[in-house]
Amino acid sequence: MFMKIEGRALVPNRMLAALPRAEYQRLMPQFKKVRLLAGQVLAEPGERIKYIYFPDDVLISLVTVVDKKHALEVALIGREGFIGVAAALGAGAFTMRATVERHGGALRIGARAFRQELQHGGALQREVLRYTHSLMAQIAHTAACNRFHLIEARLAHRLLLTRDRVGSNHFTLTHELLSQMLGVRRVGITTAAHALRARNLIDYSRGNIAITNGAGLEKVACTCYMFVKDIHGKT
Amino acid sequence: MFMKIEGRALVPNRMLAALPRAEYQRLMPQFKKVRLLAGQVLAEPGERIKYIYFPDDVLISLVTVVDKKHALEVALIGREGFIGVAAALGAGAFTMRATVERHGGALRIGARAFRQELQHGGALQREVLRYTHSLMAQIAHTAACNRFHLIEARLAHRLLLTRDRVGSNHFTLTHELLSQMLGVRRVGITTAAHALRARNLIDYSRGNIAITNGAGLEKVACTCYMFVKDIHGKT
DNA sequence: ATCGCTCTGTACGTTTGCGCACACATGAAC
DNA sequence: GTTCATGTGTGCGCAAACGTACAGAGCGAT
Repeated sequence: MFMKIEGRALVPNRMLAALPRAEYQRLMPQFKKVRLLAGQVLAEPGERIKYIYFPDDVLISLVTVVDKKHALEVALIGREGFIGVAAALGAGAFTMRATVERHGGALRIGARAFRQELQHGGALQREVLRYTHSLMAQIAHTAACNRFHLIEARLAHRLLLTRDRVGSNHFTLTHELLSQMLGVRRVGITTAAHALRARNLIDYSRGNIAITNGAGLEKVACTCYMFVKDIHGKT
Repeated sequence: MFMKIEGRALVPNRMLAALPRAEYQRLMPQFKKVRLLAGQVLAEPGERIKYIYFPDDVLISLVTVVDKKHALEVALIGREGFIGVAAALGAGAFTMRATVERHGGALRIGARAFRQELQHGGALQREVLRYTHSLMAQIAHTAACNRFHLIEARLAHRLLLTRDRVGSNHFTLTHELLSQMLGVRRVGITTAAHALRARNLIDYSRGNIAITNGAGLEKVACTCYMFVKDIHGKT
């Protein structure tokens, strides 16, 4: 019934890929390729920013921490973005938690080097600010989505987002993790997932999820999906 | 039982006030002082950015629009900030709605002049990016707050925020408006407000609100209030 | 083959908030 | 003072989600 797929295309971070050749060449020596593991915490609120990460195929979850009991995912970051917006805006510390949702590679640069590079005001700066903007839009929209839409729709939305970022209909995510992302009970996810499976839109087992009917799932998802999906295009 | 207070201190926008004298002098000719009226819409999602506004004593509500039925306030902007973050990040259009919550004065600058000024990379740019960062943090935190906390706590939070920005315990806000901000029913606000009044924390009548026990209200409010309150300090 | 951990399913009462509908109160306008 | 718009109060029934608890299912490890 289920099949694990771990194959991985070697697609680089899009922001870096968009840089002019010269700037890219000059920049590369500053970067170090790192491999990040699922569950790893890249940042905690209040923590000093040491590194900026540009995901290749790793998937990062950005989470607002309210207190011990409450935390809520506000954005999902893949190769279209980067971790460390705060540094680009002149802040010294993170305000959110960043955890690895799916293991993979990323390019990492030291905070100081990053800031210096931005001073030059080149293409990197432009890309970084541009992304910052769409990240803000994403966060704001997700906020409203979490406020208004039912768990089932939000779950569909979230699964589709992951699919798009991962580039595959198969990925791993437990109900527990999803519940933390959507800010609901684990049982709430189980129930919603159950309903989606009953309609043959998805299939899952012990953390392995498969989208079996993407088009159908899109119909169930709230319109927020469409909005967030290509938010980086319409900025 | 109730008293309208319309007196208004002439306090300038803090971001502009923080600029070095020389930069401030050079910049001022570009600005035009405008008076904004309650309910006025400064920006709609998708609309081209023509002007950037730096509030003096006007209060702006930043709202994410999901669809015809659903909209949610994600931030409240007073003289510590400005409207038009998108422009500073290189975007040409707004992504959110900005409405005037309380009438007052602001300094306005054309989008082109604003962008050119930012190119210089002076103190204004630093201030602008810095504020962008705290705005993001505010939006993210508000998102979580809206997800987890009860209406009553959020209402208390929201009233205190307005008080701080207005600099007075008296201001005008109808239940209807508050309901749109918190993304709940009007009746939900009425009920919560009722409860707060029963405890002698606030008083109100037909749009006029008075905080009669600020300390008490703070206890009722979620901790988010403390966080958002001076978010601009700890950035 | 069994144990044990993690993940998923089910259940139950409770709370919060929703949608709707309508009554009442206030203050400004005439 | 009467009228009228706007703001506030109340009262339903209902749906969604919560907190909690526990039972079964899958899979790896010994």
